[in-house]
Amino acid sequence: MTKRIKRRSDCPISFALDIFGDKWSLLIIRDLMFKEKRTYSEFLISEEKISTNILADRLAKLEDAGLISKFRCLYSLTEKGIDLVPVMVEIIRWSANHDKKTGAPKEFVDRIKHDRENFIAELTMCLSTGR
Amino acid sequence: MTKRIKRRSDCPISFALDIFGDKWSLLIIRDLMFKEKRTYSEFLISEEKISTNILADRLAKLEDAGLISKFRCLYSLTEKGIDLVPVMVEIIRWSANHDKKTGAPKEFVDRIKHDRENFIAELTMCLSTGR
DNA sequence: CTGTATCCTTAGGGATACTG
DNA sequence: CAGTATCCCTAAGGATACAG
Repeated sequence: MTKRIKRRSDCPISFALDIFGDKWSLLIIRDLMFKEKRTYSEFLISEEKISTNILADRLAKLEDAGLISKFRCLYSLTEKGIDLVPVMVEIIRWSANHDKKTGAPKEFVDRIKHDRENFIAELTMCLSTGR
Repeated sequence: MTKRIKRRSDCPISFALDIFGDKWSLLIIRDLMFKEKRTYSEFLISEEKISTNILADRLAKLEDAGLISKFRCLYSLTEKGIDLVPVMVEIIRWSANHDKKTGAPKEFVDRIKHDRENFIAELTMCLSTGR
């Protein structure tokens, strides 16, 4: 089942928000990107407790938008999805800066500050080689 | 009127999404950050056509979250809001990479690629000095 | 295990009128 | 101009049962 999205304007921020501007999509991306989750049931057991219908809906939308792909019940990030790594990294950095309770590991944030470019290249390569 | 937000987990991505994970908040940030909008009526006339009740709701939430502040009916970004510049820049870069129709100016994207760090520092300074 | 389907509640949102 | 208030509708979301 495909889930089309309506476009509000030609603004690049608006374009991105039309795709992942909600409370759940980026959590699924996070689980694929940083937690090596790949199956439906693995996504279900996140700390935020997504419900089954919402999960199915977002998986379909993300697949339709070309951020993730599915092969025999295993989900993975596409190139377009992997290219969100810098966005995710900056969000994590922002949260680490402005929330004392956030679970972002200190070494992670320090590493970003220290050598952000290398980190992104490295992580992207690591992700694109499957596993 | 203050608008509190419920927290879903201690994850930094989730923390950020709880604050600006919707279709409108980052558009208001965009208008403050890149379009020098500062008044209620200026926000209202965006291309995406936000309605009055939603605008009032998001302004209250963003103010409560400490991303924007209000002084005599003029809104501006706080330090916490200005610190979203790298996030916004990466979103714009991502959209420019994956959408042919996006309105992101070529020079803007090239400039990011060429010297991202300088760009951010410069823009942040420009924003923090008011105007 | 991977989803669908259903029921129900709440939140988001559009339109428009109205107030200080 | 800067919002509030109201009406009304749709989308989002939680719970849970069910199917392949």
